[in-house]
Amino acid sequence: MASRPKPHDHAACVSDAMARAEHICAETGARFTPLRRRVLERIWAGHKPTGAYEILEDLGRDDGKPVAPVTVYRALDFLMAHGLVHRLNSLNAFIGCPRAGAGHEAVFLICEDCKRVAEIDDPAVGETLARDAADQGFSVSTQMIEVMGRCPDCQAAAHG
Amino acid sequence: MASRPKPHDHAACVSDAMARAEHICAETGARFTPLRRRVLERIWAGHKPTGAYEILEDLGRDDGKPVAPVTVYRALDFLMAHGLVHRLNSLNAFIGCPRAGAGHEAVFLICEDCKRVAEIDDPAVGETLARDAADQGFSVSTQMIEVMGRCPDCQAAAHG
DNA sequence: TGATGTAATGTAACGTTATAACGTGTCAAT
DNA sequence: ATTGACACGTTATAACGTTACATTACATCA
Repeated sequence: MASRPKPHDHAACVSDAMARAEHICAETGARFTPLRRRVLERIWAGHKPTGAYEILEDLGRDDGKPVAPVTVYRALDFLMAHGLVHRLNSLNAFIGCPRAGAGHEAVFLICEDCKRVAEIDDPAVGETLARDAADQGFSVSTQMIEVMGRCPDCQAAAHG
Repeated sequence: MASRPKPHDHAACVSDAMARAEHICAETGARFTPLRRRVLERIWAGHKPTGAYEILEDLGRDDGKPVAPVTVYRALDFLMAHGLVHRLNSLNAFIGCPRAGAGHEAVFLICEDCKRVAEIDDPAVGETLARDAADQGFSVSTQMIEVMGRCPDCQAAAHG
């Protein structure tokens, strides 16, 4: 066990994320309601991009009562507005933000095999883009950078 | 007329694009069928991102006969595969590639006001991303970079 | 305390985007 | 003339997202 590359205490990682969320909401006076909490938990559960309807079904399963799409989307909007989750446009899916709280322009590395996502944060990318945009007289408000490819694990698994 | 900032001979610009497309397909032995041509023409018609269903309706209007979604998506797949159009993930829309033929990792500047899109091509961005990815042992296959903001015209119009 | 305002959630219907599965036509090469 | 590959047609359905309006929860302050 000691030699495994990624022990990854998942339970701890999730509860960390929830604690951060609670903290951020408390700070900003936002209401971290049970529904929002459940949606965020569900998103963190797999460490993978999660579709809105996947969340929806899980919530419905939990407590017999089915949940409407709009309910999930509202919670997702809240979570995004507070920087707790990101939307991955290339997948129509959502993922928990490991740097929640730190305002950032994230770059996502999306593994085409295992679908896991790494979030990196290189200010140089945003700066370069901002400069390029400025050269055209274009003023930037937000960015979306998603890089598709293969994660180290999957490269190894393909004994590449 | 001589002093207008952007004369932009649209007819010429579209017919150039079509000629390029024809050339590229001829080179690669791909079949530039009437349907594919019509879809590409429709995409170029507005210089704006165009939704698949918008194309679909226009095609149906042209010749009484309605067209099925899958027909349009197949044509779009073809056009993308040959680098003639790009998909804008943040808009679920498609736009003609002004650099068709030149393999490239494009960066899109999308104006939130007028929806027009500029495609820029700064190799530095891709290189930085590739380096960042490599640092994580991640091998890149494709990228998607979409920058939202305001184009020069719309900034001026807002007398910003 | 109970009237009031606001934020959150519920409910139903609908709109938009995309694909699956399978059949038919077209055309070139053998 | 047959075969095989590819393009396109047809039907159905999956997947994703929003609008509009009703109801409930909760804080606040007269």
